[in-house]
Amino acid sequence: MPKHSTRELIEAKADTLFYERGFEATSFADIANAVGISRGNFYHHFKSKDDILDAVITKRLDATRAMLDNWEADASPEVRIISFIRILLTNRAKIMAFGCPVGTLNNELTKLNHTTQDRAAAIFGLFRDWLSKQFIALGHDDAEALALHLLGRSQGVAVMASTFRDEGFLRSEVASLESWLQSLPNQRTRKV
Amino acid sequence: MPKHSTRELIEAKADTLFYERGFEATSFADIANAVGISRGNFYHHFKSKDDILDAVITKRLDATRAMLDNWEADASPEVRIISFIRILLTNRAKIMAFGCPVGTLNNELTKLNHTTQDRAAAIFGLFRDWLSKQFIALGHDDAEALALHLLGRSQGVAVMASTFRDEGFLRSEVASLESWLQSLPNQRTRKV
DNA sequence: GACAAATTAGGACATTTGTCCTAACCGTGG
DNA sequence: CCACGGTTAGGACAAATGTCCTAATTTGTC
Repeated sequence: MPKHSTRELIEAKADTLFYERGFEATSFADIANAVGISRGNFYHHFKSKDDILDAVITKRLDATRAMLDNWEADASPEVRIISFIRILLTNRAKIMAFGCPVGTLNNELTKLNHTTQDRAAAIFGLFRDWLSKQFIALGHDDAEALALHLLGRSQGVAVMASTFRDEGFLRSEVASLESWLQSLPNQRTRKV
Repeated sequence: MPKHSTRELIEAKADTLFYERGFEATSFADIANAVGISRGNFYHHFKSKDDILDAVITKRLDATRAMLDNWEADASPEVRIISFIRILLTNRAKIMAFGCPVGTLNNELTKLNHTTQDRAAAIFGLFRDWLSKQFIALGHDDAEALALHLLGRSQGVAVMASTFRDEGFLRSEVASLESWLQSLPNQRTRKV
């Protein structure tokens, strides 16, 4: 089992294509072509297209957990939340081109009534719970509501930024989110 | 040309299906089946699938203009903006099931690099310009920024509400948007 | 170097897709 | 009653889809 096994390559390319074109619009031929293998070879690694989607979602869940764990090293809850807000800036090029990978996938799977919709929603769940934890650490009683609010704001930014390809809007909304965070009442600690 | 011409029926059913299943995931057979006509009959009314999409977007543009014109009858700019905010409540069942029709279509067409993406984005443009007008009437210099902000917030609510099927979140965000509107500084008139 | 297991290529397959064609059907006006 | 333009049904068509099978190749192990 080498580092870049075929299975991992398929997962990586499928991940990218599902993000940039959408799940339905991506065919086996597309993925096989991107990986550089034959279409038939696929079914040795995955039972079906849904099976690949499942693997991609698992991959995204893991990647999200790893990213959140990484942010956990930040000095204070406020800094951690700012790390979250700033992924909008970090990924601005891709977001303006394809929207938020989590939000757009959820949109599509919801419409398709796909069985994996719950697992895709769980990616949002990770963010929600992690943000909740940070808001609790800041002494907020309504931590989960704040987490959902922030998540929603970010999603809105992604949708509008990709629709109008408007980087100025994206940047000003990020600034607005950061000052919203600073202005929250009842904060126990202010270590920034 | 009767009131409910076949062409109009096709447009209506395609509109619904594009919203509830997505554009790519909806086939000619699906639409023909929903309308109750044969697949071959289609090409008498529309040149291609893209042609139907174009007609659906035109239909939505017209419907949006009509809705905005209707709200124009409201007493004050504030009430008009509240009319906008409350479509989240009015359409909450559909939004929780399928997301926002405008936002999700834009997501999909952006990914597909579809030629009609600009026209779909124009639906958002109608809302943006109309909201801008209201904020200008309220005496705001940054009317367009406020309009985009409000649009983005609404989109975020739609994404999160459909992902988690969370009506409580939707309702509390609508309340939050209304109090945000009330709290805006430098308002020239307060007729509510 | 031989052999079993894992991996791969290539193609077969039934369906479904968007598109297009032709023949039949309709209602209306002459 | 006929002719005619608009409308419809039904099916043909190639291409693409997801799935599956088989045979060849590679890989690792003894």
